Amino acid sequence: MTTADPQRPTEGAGGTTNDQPPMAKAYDPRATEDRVYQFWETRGYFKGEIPEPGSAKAAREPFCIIMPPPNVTGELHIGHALTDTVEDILTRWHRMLGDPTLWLPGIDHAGIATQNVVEKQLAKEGLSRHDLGRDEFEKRVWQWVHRYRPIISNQHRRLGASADWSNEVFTLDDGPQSAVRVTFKKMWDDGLIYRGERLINWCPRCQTAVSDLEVDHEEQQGSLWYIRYPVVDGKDADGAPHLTGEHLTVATTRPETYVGDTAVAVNPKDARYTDWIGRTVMLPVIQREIPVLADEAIEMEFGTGAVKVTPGHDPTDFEIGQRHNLPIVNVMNKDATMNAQAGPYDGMDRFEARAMMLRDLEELGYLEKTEPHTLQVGTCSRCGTIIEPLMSWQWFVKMKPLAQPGIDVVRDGKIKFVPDRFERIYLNWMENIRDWCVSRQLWWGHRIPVWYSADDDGDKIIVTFRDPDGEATDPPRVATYNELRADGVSHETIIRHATWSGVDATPIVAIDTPERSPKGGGHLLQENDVLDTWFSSGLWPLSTLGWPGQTPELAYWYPTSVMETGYDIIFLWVSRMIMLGIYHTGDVPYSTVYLHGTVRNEQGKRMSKSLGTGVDPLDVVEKYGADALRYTLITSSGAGGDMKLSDQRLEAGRNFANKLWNATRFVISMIGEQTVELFEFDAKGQTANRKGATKTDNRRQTTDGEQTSNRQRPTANSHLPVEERWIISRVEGLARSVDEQLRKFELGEAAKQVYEFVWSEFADWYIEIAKIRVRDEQSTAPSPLPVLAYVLERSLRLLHPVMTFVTEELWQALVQKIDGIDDEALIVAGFPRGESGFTDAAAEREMETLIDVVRAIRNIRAEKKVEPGKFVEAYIVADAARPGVRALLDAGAPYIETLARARPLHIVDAIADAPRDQVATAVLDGVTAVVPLAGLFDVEAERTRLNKQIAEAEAEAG
RNA sequence: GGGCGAUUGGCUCAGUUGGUUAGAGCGUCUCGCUUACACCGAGAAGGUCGCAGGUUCGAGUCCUGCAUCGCCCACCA
Repeated sequence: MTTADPQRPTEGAGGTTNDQPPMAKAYDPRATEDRVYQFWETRGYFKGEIPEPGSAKAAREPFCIIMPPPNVTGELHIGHALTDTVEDILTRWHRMLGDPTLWLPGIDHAGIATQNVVEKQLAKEGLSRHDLGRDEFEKRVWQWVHRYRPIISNQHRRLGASADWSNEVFTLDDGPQSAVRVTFKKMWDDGLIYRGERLINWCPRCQTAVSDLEVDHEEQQGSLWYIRYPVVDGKDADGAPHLTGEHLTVATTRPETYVGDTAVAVNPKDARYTDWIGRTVMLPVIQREIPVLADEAIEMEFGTGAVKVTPGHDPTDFEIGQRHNLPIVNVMNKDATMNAQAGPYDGMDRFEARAMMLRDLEELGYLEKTEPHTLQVGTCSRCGTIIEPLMSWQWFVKMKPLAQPGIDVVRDGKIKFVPDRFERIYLNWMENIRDWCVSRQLWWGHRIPVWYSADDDGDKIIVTFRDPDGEATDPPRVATYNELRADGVSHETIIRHATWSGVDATPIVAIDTPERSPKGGGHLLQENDVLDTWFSSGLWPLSTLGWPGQTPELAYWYPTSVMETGYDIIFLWVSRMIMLGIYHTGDVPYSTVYLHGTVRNEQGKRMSKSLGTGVDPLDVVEKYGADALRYTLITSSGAGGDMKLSDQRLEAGRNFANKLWNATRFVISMIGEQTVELFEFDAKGQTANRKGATKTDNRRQTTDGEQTSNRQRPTANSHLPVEERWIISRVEGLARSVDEQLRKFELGEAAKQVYEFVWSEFADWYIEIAKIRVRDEQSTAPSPLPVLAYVLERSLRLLHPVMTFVTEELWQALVQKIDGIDDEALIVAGFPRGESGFTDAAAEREMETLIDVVRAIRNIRAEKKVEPGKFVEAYIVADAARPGVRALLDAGAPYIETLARARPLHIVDAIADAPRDQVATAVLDGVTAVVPLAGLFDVEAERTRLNKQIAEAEAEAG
């Protein structure tokens, strides 16, 4: 690179050619990141392109990650930064390996969550969604979407995400819409979707059904109430129930539902109650008679052993009811107020009713006792409201047939989880899977592709109508479709201002909106409900690639490589993608599931906006730089592990970026105004300067994979200084290790290894020695600059997937000083896999010895409080038992002299050649360092110091 | 009620298949503004790897039990 490319990111920021300003003394991410990102993006490096058939690239295995689409509800949080970091590392790594690479981003419409935030916004204006009507409300939500989509994309960019923005997908785009409809239709035709009245989880606040997975279980301190049910035996003369005076006591945590009881159950094995089975008891106050029956599900130990059975409001009771053919009495409205079935409690809120009932029962002597009791309360994961099990007509997906193939592929290893312990968790859930309630009574989402024929079955369509013009009818008018039409309400008005239920109507399931009913009626009403957001999410790996179209993208990228997401959505999302992926294609959606943990704050609290413990990733980027954040996130925990994010760790990341910056700055300044030629070993072990190494040359080591490791490069480069043989051996070893770690998804470990190498080996030792050589004007040894540049350049490549901005910036500057590297940018430069031919175990051991000698002398100096600037005389004894060590010491003498400030330095062959009195000695591997102490320090002063230390120690011991 | 994870120097964590003196960052102590970096350099202190057993020539690393914390799943009303 002799000509600075004007588009390169170094322009204006500390480039290195004569006409460019010098690099800043400290790395400033803010002066770099946006510019580097723009450089990448405008050059199109993120674009996931299908290679030309027959090209070299086409022979390589494609790598594809579909990004988990963040909710459009708001801005990204720190968990997204972790997602981006992991996925970007994998993507960049594969891109550098030369693989065809696609990281496909998207955004999720997040039905219930987004509807909630927009409703909150409306509430501030004093409006509800019903004031707007469905169409207007949807428009408002779209406004929200248009506002947040660019914000979210921009946040990803600030984090350095190299995703293919040109293909970003939204879950309500036409493609995913079509995917959803095709799936629904196919499932319907296959008998996998049904509509039915079941006991579902109802959120009285969100006014919708939610699935089992969207219910959180909170432990609460509550009470266990013991209620007496009087026994009835026949009728009195006046026809009134005859009370025997006995009673049966049941224990309950939900007394307000007793008005919906249709039985009392006991365990058939419970001797206490054998005689009670078949008798009749009466509900207090409302005076309904119900039977006592036996059911295995009853725990004898709990409460009194007798349980009130409320099939309409409790899942267990529902099942008992099914077994015994009990009637279902629904006592609540959708807003969790009591209905007419609750008699005198009609219209009261469920908890208000509870208080009233308990008071009444107590007054009438039916409340036997109250015990404190901790219980699990189901709450809505979106709003925290206590969930109510309610009977309701909903759409369900039959899961068992879908689950089995999803179980098999994991058992057979076609999909692997990282870490693998999550496979068991996944399998356990899949094996016990239950049907999925997919309908939501929301306005925002994929509307269920079902229509009812209003004309043909008009008398069966029940419409709940809010008069748009006159007074808001409250309660809304309930009528059949035809009744409304007869009253002059137009079809359009009904569509806009009513909700309806096609309970008894035949659903017309279709992919495209049907024109008319098959029976010939003209007016169709589409199902009100929308689908659970996770229904469309489950199709994500397909729909993002163009399915149901048979697109080239789908053919090429599917199945994708890695699904990377949080372990908290294995069931909600991962499992459904697997099931639906196999259902549609017969093939898995991805071969690896990489799961990351939860990011917590320094107190270990989950980062959450609602808790006020959220951290805006952009604030962190602003303060420490994106690279620091990425480094910290990836090194703070392994796969599946939770982590605490702290300022201290972020500082460590920032400092590392700065270290890299300064090391590179120094190397560049040492090279000065010239350039160095690309260092390479040639076949004879000479340092060769090969001009014009082509791009293919440069990538050779990565494109033919392991093959290169077998090229037996010469290692006994005895003419090369030991530190060069050492550092080259180390950097190639590092590359092999990093490659291995990345393959095992040990991303943090890979990053830490580069950190260790760059800081503790390259900067601390190789640069320091190189300085000595460069400054030694008498030296006849070859210049260390080619090796210096080579090792640094390799290190930048190895680190680029993690610390993406600073490495690109530095690489661009460094490469201008090196002839023979033609890669146009680090992001697309080859990723080193390690040249095993450069391994030089002897050099590694020798260098270690030199380092140990320096450390030993430094240690002695520090121990003896030798003034920092002062040189000490030292003897280094080469042990005859270690061959070659004398030569090593002779060669290394100048470094020892400078680095340990040891001069005059005597290299001797026998301990006898060194003084024995008043010396400090360090015995090392085949080497002994001897430092004469005479005159090094003031004996009296030292004595005083030591005495003082003793006194302090004694005082402390006392 | 099941299951999983964690328990390593003051703090936060690494330690992947059991093998030489258990590592890092931050903090602490002693020095040092030496021409890459004080977002730095040199040196040092600090851990019987939760507890109790067991397997092994050898265990932080495997097995058993226990304890504490966290998470997930589960129809004890």
